Amino acid sequence: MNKQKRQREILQLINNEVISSQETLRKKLINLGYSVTQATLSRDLRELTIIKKGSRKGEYKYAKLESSKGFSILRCDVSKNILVFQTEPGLAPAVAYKVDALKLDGVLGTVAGENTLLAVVAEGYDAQDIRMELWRLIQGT
Amino acid sequence: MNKQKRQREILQLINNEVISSQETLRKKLINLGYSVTQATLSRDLRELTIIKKGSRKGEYKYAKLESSKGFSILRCDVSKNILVFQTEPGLAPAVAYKVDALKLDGVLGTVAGENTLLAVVAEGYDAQDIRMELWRLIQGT
DNA sequence: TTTTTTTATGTATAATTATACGGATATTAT
DNA sequence: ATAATATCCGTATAATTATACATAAAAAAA
Repeated sequence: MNKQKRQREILQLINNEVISSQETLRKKLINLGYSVTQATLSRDLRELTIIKKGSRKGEYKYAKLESSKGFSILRCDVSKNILVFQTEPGLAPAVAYKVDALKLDGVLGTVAGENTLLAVVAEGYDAQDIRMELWRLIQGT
Repeated sequence: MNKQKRQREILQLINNEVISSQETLRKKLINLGYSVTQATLSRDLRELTIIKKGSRKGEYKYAKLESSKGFSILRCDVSKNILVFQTEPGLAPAVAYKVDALKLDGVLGTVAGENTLLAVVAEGYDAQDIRMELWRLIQGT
């Protein structure tokens, strides 16, 4: 329908301008040819996890909520007792640090390159389980 | 005054429970002995950059907005033509990567330890200016 | 100390946002 | 195709949130 295009437009708008109410957003969308009500925008913003962010001194603007902790792990695979994380460039050491900090019994240690991280799973532990747990703990809810 | 303690309590609360209105939050705080009005909570939430986050399917909860891109630079100092960044543990290489990616004329290169990053400013550029620019570009708004 | 400025916060209310309800349209199942 | 179900979205309004204004108290300046 129209929804996808409209939501894409919304992301554009909030990225390029300071918008602090749904009515303002509504007007801008109407100028772009999207006929839409505030109620729908309320739903759109929820679905897009766009949040209204306040600054220390009394101003608000809509912003897209960045995915989880910011240093996204791009993927994590398991091979036998080794977990292989792919991260965004330069972030593998940071992720390694976080993993180490968790001191999980099932993780013997980590080695990090630039954007790849290996974690060695101890015998007696299921690598898939550890993978799930790390994913949850590090990527957040 | 009471503000600091109250705000600390607010962070605790929203971290451990699903709270989706300031009135609810207010009641919980009152149970804990903090007499406070909704208006003050509105201000508190703004100051703490706590945002109301919607989930795909019609639920809201308050959550702390993670600092900008996630790998916060803790501080940045200038000594002559060298910028010294302190980052969170393990994040210096990630920040270095970002700095390099910007390909600023004024930055000759970077070296990253674990949580410290040096950037060398080219002659003819003002290190303070570069510092400001990097800060802005990397930390976001 | 006395004055001035800043900070914290309540009250009342304006402004904003979420949603119950209903209708229309699209999608899926039988 | 027909029925059953799900999605989209407007209207009207309830619910929630932000803020103008006022006050007290703390901090800073004189």
